[in-house]
Amino acid sequence: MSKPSRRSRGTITIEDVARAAGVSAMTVSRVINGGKNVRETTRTAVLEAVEKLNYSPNTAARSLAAGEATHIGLLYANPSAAYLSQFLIGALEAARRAGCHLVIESCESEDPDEQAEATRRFATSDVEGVILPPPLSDSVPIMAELGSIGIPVVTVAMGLPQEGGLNVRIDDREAAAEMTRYLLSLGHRNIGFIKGHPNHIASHDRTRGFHDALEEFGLDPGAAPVEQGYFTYRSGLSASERLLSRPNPPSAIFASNDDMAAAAISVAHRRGLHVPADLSIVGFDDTSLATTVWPELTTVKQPIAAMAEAALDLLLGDLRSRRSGSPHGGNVRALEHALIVRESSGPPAKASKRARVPARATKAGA
Amino acid sequence: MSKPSRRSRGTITIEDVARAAGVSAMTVSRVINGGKNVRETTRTAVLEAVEKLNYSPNTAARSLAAGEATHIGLLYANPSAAYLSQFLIGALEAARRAGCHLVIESCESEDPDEQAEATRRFATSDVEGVILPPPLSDSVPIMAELGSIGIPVVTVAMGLPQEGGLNVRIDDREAAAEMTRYLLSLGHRNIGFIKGHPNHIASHDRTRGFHDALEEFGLDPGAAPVEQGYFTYRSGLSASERLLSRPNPPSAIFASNDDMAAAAISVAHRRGLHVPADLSIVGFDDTSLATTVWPELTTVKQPIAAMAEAALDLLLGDLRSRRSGSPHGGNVRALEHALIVRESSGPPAKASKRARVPARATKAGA
DNA sequence: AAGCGAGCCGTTACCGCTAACATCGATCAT
DNA sequence: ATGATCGATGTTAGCGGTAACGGCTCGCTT
Repeated sequence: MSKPSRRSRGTITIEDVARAAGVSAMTVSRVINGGKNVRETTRTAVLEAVEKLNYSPNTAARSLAAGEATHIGLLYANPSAAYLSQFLIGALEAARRAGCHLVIESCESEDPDEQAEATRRFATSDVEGVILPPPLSDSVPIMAELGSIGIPVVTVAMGLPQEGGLNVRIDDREAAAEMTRYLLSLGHRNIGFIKGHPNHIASHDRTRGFHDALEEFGLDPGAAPVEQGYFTYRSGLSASERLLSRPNPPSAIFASNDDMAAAAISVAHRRGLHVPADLSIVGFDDTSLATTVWPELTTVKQPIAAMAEAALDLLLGDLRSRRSGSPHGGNVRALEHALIVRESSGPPAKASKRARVPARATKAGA
Repeated sequence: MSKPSRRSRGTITIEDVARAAGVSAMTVSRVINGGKNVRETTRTAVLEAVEKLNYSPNTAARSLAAGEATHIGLLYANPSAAYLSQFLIGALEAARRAGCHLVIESCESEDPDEQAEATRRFATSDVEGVILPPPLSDSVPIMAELGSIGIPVVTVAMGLPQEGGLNVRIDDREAAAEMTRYLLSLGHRNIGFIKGHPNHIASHDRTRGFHDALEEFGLDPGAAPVEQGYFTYRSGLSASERLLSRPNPPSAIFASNDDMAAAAISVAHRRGLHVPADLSIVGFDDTSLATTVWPELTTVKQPIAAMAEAALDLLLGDLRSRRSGSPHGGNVRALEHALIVRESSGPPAKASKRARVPARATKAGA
């Protein structure tokens, strides 16, 4: 009488929920999704049934029926491994929730042609949107190629989002300023700064944030010891080497990312300097490298996984609105960063007595 | 007349292929999957049509219809980030091909109760199988919990696979022996070894491989300088500190993983030793840390992504055979490793003239 | 009081694919 | 020879959802 159901998986379906709530499957579907045009009492009844049965919709069935995006591309290029794994975890979680698959491609080359080539690989597989984490989010050739193929993109932690483009980011400038203020409040007045790769706009934002804080404390940004780095460990090695070889070496080093900060620690140790007693070193990103090295790094934490989730959600939302022909709304999302104080930073050697005193105007502390 | 098809996605379906090949959809399905009972000529015809139309099956529809596993758990615990990202990339690729979703959970704690708790989280979500990369693949409580819930598991790089268990691995012992032979052939006779975490069987395998090679060269493994490490950077720091403080310090250090090898490089630099001129240092795993540090590490490369893919395939195959009630066949797969020679290793200082001479019997080289 | 649009909910028809069963000709044991 | 068997294929019926549309019930206009 009921249904002998050819092959009955033990799973509970929307039908079960509908029965339990005394409504039709369609109503359950409505409640679970948009939820328009459903009476409040009905909604709660359905929700209760969902709760009681511990129902979770079958994503395969859902995307099949709705014809939703099923494949989202993710093109990466050698960010730090720690960044990538965090990012993947976040993206994966969001993808699972949405019931879509991630198609991963890597593109290590800086050559525009190869980047375009890697991009085109997405076109042949049936990817419907692409996520671009740094550093590729700043790649002009890739964006151009994607644009000409007509695949929507969401960039992450990118410098200058183009008009109408989807973007997820943190406020690099403010974060760098906060870190600098922290160092200043510890008593440091001669802070060395290692810049990031000049091709990434985030590098400039961080540098500007550094300058901002210096100015707030009445210091001259132009006089601060600054060296160029390229986000790599090796570039951090030589940059800190140069910083510490200066006639008046800084009492703290602020590296634009953790890799370079870790390199700075290595150089300090090689020179017999104790961290943080003789030299404070701070980074940016809070990758796992930050807690791998000793002493552990004071750094700025980006909510990497959350950014990946936000990126995917943004992209999926855009795809949906395109499908239904409605105008795409807000498309830039900025998430919160956080200052993580660990062991690699402390008051400067000579100033250890008066630590913690903000001392707001010690001009020319150098 | 034909079919105005309510909502026609532009995608090509199995039906299109069937039409093009002049067969039914079912036959196409058979060709694409198992492919049993299909005439050779038919098969090629279908394959050609697939090729011509550039058809790729809709995974959502597939897993919906076949009632296949859709959610596979992946429980990880703080391996190096580089390992994790590689592993995720491999697992993701395999998951996409299979049309299933990865459910990621982390479990940083070593506490058995918390591990069991993390495991149980899979039970509530509808995960049908779990992948356990190291170091959790050696966790007894997790395996026990999974066993009692009745979820199939595949362990990766685990020490002692239990009978009937699914396992993917490399030959740690042979790999360690190869690395040691390489060092010996370079002329090193006093090689320091940093062991891995004693809870991981792989640690013992690597140690044994080290011993194997020593014996092959007529050296006494018992006399070799060996220190205990725990796979962490910090443990590598103190282990190499101890190694180099010995009255007769080794001319080469073989660390059981890259993190500890990187730590050894740091210690060497701190002591003013040049790598590899004064001291050769080699690692194991070829994580991205290996190429991050300077000089870049000579190490053993595990095909991490491939191992993840193999693990997922193995698990899916097992799940499928369980469903059809057939006996599960072979269940351990060993993949190939490779010795990667980079800049951190070279002939010993005093022996630089006679480098490259295998010198097979220099007993008591210490 | 009849008209009427809006809100709420159910029905129908699929999405793309595959398990199970049906079909049909060819090979096979007796 | 001849039904039994087997291999190669087609047919049917869903898997679990959702889009589209249709119907019913109100409340409010005129």
